[in-house]
Formats: sequence, structure tokens, C-alpha cells
Amino acid sequence: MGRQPCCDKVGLKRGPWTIEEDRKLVNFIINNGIHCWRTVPKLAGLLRCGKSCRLRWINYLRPDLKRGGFTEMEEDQIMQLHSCLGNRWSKIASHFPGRTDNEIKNHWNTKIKKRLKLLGLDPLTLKPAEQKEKSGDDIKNIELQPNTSKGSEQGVENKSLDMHGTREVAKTEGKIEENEVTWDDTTGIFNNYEMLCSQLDLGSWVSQETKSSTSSYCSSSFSLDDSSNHSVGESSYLQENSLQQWVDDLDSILSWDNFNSLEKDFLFLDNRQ
DNA sequence: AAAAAGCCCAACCGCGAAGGC
DNA sequence: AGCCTTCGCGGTTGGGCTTTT
Repeated sequence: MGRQPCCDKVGLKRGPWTIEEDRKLVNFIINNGIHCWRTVPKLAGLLRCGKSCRLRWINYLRPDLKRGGFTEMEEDQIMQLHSCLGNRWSKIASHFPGRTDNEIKNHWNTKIKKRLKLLGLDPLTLKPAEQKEKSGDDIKNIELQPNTSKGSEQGVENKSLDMHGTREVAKTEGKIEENEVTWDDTTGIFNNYEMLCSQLDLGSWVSQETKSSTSSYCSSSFSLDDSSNHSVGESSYLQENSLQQWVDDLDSILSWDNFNSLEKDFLFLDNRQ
């Protein structure tokens, strides 16, 4: 007998979440906390399964999420941790407050893994891969990349990625400058957002409800200890009002309209490349 | 300018673990 | 002890976006 599905999928919505769905989910969690994911969609008025709601919250809606591309230091750390922990993404993510396991996994699969392969390094050990592993397609790629127009990005990044994941060495100066400006300019924006998030003791209000829900909230990649270590002012006034502020600003946060316009204004998306 | 190819990432799926009854 | 439910994790997919031809 097969395993029962996690939910009755008949009539349930799938695919990308709408702003309205996001709003409903966040409003519900804000007001009620997380007791049981299975009941969340029903109580929140969503035609989703609990699993989908959990994923959406953890990977996208959590207020403490850090947005933006991975820094070189983070990439370096990911490589080191992956060499020790393997594909235990949740464990790796636990070292990066504000990052999700899914995010790190995607970044690994789409960027880091490729770069290491092109460098002839074994993604698992960070050591030079065996010669036999470099035969075939891999070795062709290594030889061809720098000269192929298609490999312009990969080739440049490949050449510039040193053993510590430092990328800027061989990038064009213009690109470096652009990235630096982009990052510096947007840092303030994100700091404000992160400050707000770090002031939200969401874990506390969740833990007030049930111990288990607290663990489920924290277990993926968010550590309350980590978040409280952000050396942000902790006046009770701020803590009390920041949550309300976040709720008040929910629409703009959820739709990311303001956020996206800021991203565009400061070429933030370039920084993600 | 249009089509094709490649890339990226949000979301889904299925399995195992944990905990309650 | 065994069954059932729920959660969390890791692998995979598919569609939108970007780049190349």
C-alpha cells in the first residue's frame, strides 16, 4: 500500500504563489503563529497544501531572509562546509542566518559546482579531480570555455575564481566597479530591512504557542540566537513596534514592488550574477 | 528581430525521521 | 510495539528570463 499523500490534492492550487496568497499566509502566521502546517491553509483560506505553505514561508516569506547574491566569503564557506558535510543543505544553511537550504542548494548546483568542475576540482573534496574524471566533456569544457563567446561569463568567472572562491581577480575593471557600487549602495537598504527583521522576535511569538512549532520554525536555517546577535538596538519600543511596522508594510514587502524598484535603481540584480 | 539554447530558481515530489496515540 | 500523522530534507522539474546565434 502506498503512502498517503500529504494532503487531498483535489481542488488544491499549485504553481507560483500570488501576492494575495502570500498576504493571506503571512497575515495568518502573524496573527496565529504556526501550530500545524496541515491546518494552516484551511484556516488561512488558502487552496494549498500545508507542505506548500511551509515551503513558501521558509523559502520566501520569512521576514529574516537575507536577499541578494552570495558574497565571495559565503561561497567560500559553502564550499568548505560542503566538503565536510556533503549534500546536507539544511546543516550548511544553519551556518548562514537568513539563507535557506533551497537557496544554497540552488546556488551550489548552478554556480559553485560548475566553477569547481571547470577548474578541475572535485566538488566534493575541493581537491584536484582525477585525470580520468577530466576526460570527455569536462576536459573539453575546460579547454574550450575561455575562447568560446558563449562562455564569456563562465570563462571569465572561471579564470578569476581562485582557490578561495575569489572572483574579482580577472574580471573586467568596469564589472568590478559596477559590482562594488551596486553592493555598497544597496547595503544600506538591506541593512534597514535586516534591522527590521532582526528586531522581530518572531521565534518568541511562535514559541509562545507551542514548543514544537518553535523547533520547526527554527530548524531549517534560522537560529534565534543568530538573529539576536546582529548587534541591533533592542529597545523594547523598537521590538514592539517593528513587528507592527512590518505588518503595516506587508503589502509592499510581499509584492516587492518597492523592493524591486530599489533593486532596479541600484542595479542590484547585476550583483546577483 | 526572431529563434534557439542555456541558465536560474521557485516549487514540487517522495522518502525518512520523529512524535503521538 | 506498531500504526498513523506531520514535518523536514534532498533531489528534481519546469517555466520564465537571459544570452547567443
